[in-house]
Amino acid sequence: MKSDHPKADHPTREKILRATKDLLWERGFDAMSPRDVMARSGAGQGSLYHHFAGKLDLACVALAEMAAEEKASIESIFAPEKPPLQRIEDYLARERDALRGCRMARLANEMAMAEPEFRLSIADFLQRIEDFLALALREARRSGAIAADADDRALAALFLSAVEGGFVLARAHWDPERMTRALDGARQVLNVLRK
Amino acid sequence: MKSDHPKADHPTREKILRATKDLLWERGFDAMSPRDVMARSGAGQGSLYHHFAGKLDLACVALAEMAAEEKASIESIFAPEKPPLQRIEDYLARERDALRGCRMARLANEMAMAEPEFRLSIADFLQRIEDFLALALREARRSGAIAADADDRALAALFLSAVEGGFVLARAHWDPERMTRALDGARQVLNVLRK
DNA sequence: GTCTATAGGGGGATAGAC
DNA sequence: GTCTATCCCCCTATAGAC
Repeated sequence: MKSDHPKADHPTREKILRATKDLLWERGFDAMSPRDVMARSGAGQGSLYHHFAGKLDLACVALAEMAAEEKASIESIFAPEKPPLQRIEDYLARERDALRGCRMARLANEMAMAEPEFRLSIADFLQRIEDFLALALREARRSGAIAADADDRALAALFLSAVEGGFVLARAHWDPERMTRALDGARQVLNVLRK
Repeated sequence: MKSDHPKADHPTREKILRATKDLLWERGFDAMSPRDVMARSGAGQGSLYHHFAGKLDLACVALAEMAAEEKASIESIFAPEKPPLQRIEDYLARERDALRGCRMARLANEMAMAEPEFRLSIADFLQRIEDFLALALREARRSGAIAADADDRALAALFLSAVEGGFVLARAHWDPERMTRALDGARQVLNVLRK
């Protein structure tokens, strides 16, 4: 694909990517058309297909950039100098737009999910969080903050699911409070584990 | 809408609905076209638009039928004669096609979600499950099977989120095992609560 | 009730001039 | 590199005959 080639920072290319990231967040992959991208970026069709092989390629590159942007935020939440359980609480308390869904995982329902190229950035993003959660649980367990027989990986998956599932519930009921409730459940589990 | 009117069991209408339910499950709302419905049902365009006001109306009616079909299965899982925690375990252990997503909540990411008519069947379906979970937790709490200070509603939302979030993780990683892991976390919580 | 024909728009992508 | 013109297909819906 063209996007794999040496890519000098062409301003037009950047504008196209900026518009794509915005549209991906606002509408998702299926509902975003190359025409929309052209309109928002001000770039012409020629530029778009010169810099990218097609819609899927464009989305993959944009998605990878979105993931990179999220990375810093996640790493700050899970800063290793913080007490392990504090990291988890901070992750649960992270500000979210419950009705819009997760910036990355929101796209997990698109048809393009069958394409490995499309899936990768999303999977990596979720994996990173799950790893941070599992690490925090392990540290908490080893320091005696929670029960010694806790299953780090299963609980990490549960906490991540609580967040991602919370988005689903909030959207289905069209009520951000549903996300809050799911997170309250996760916090309660954290408290029970502490005892 | 036409579909609100007295609807004798017209065989053609039934065929159209059958095809719509199948396509809604296989492809989702956006990716399903009236043409697809016609092709699969064998009905012509005239029939489709005679019985339904349009694509959205058709999907709403089909969705309501899907919800009704799921209802029996859910009620059997949460049969009141079973021990409360057993009901929850049975719900977690329910057979699922992790890579395809939840029959109902899968559609929560569609654009049509903004339409209250479309949203209702999905929200009701999830609410029913959450209520059953909360009731089971309350009974378990009152009978002393779990801690007396457990928050039924928050934990019910958590368990439901574990399932719905598990679907998201499984799809993002394109690996059914991810769902299993999230459910293992939920089961572990159940065990911790039991202590 | 059901059919076929047709409309009007947007989808993703390519061609070729500049 | 970027532009405009153009292609062909599918979308949802309506019209009007039978």
